[in-house]
Amino acid sequence: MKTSKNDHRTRVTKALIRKAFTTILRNKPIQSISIKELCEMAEINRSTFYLHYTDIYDLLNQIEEEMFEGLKAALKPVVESGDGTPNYLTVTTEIFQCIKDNADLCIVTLGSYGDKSFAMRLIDYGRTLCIENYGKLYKNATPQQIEYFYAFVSSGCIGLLQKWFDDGLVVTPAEIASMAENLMLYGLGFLEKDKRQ
Amino acid sequence: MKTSKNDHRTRVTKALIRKAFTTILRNKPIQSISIKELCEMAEINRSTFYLHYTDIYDLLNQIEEEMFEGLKAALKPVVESGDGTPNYLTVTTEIFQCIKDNADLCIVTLGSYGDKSFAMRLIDYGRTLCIENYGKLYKNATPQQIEYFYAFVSSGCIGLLQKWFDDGLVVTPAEIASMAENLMLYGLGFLEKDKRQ
DNA sequence: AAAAATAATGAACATAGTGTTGTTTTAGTT
DNA sequence: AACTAAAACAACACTATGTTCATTATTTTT
Repeated sequence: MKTSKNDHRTRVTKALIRKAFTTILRNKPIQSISIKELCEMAEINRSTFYLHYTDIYDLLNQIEEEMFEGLKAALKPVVESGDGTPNYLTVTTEIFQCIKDNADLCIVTLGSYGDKSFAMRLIDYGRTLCIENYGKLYKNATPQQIEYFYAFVSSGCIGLLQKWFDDGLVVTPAEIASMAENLMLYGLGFLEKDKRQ
Repeated sequence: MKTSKNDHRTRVTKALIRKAFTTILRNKPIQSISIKELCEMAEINRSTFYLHYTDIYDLLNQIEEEMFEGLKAALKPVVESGDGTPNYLTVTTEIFQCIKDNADLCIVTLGSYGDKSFAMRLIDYGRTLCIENYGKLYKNATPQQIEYFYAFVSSGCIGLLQKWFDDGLVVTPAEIASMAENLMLYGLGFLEKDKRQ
């Protein structure tokens, strides 16, 4: 049973649109991309664009959705790993590896011209899972403290990600994951403070 | 000596535009705001808009610029406080106080419908100052570690800010500053980990 | 292989927004 | 009061948008 989405023509068209879109996004912000120029670059008819997307932002959302589904799938085995204490470093490494695998899209969604919504969705997805676990580990912390902590570290990780992309992904996912782990758990402290000052 | 910018009519017009802009921004994302509807809400002629701004994003940039200048002015005495070790908590508290003073604009620039550029500019402004100081304090850390650390904590603070706004600014600037301080220096560690797990 | 279904094209259309120009009116400055 | 500059107003060509419909091309079904 093949759905209409699996039609070869549709897949080709969508791929052409995606390709043109990410290409244009490297040179100009999304707000100044018109459907017309996108279709001209993709060499498809403008009517065809409207068969699949309502506007440029709908296109962006659909591309983000695809990547998000991939991330969720990659994380599924980790999330369902049982009630034992999760190995945070393993989890984090897998996340960063998955993001590296989707670098082409992440550069668009997390880069300078990207928008915040995708990063926010990543953060929201992790919220429930993380807050639950932090609540178990830090029994003396108030719910408010945990909420603010999560706001801090989730955004911090996004910032780390952006830095990683800016540096061209030269650091390995495991190293980034380790850095994120240390920063979350110990903050500046892990930098082995020089006591002489 | 009054410049044209100080003309009473100009100030009124710009205030009307700003007011209409922030009002509309509460209900819809910036990308779907047209100059026409903005001018109708501000009850000014569309030509008048073009006398002051080239487009909607130029308007946003100018509003951000105004607030950024205010922040820089507020931070100036702190930055120039001499070569002694800065009192980070004081610095941070002043920053958060200043942001609270500009809450109307920050809600727009840092909120859900805001864009990343203003937050990025805030981060960039702090980078030189902070990295310099961190380099002195953590002599064993590599420059790369410090860069990644800064990427983490600067974005983390932005996330904390957004959470603060989402909660309606009920926490005092001093409390937020203290939380930021602790998270930066000690990470999760400051939450007094329960060792029994 | 023929028939049915569906995707893409191309052209046309009304509509809306953009950016600019020139003139008139209004308000502020000297 | 005279001068200056801002804002309003109206008109303009231009571009993009979103929709439609008939036609062509491709895929899937029978």
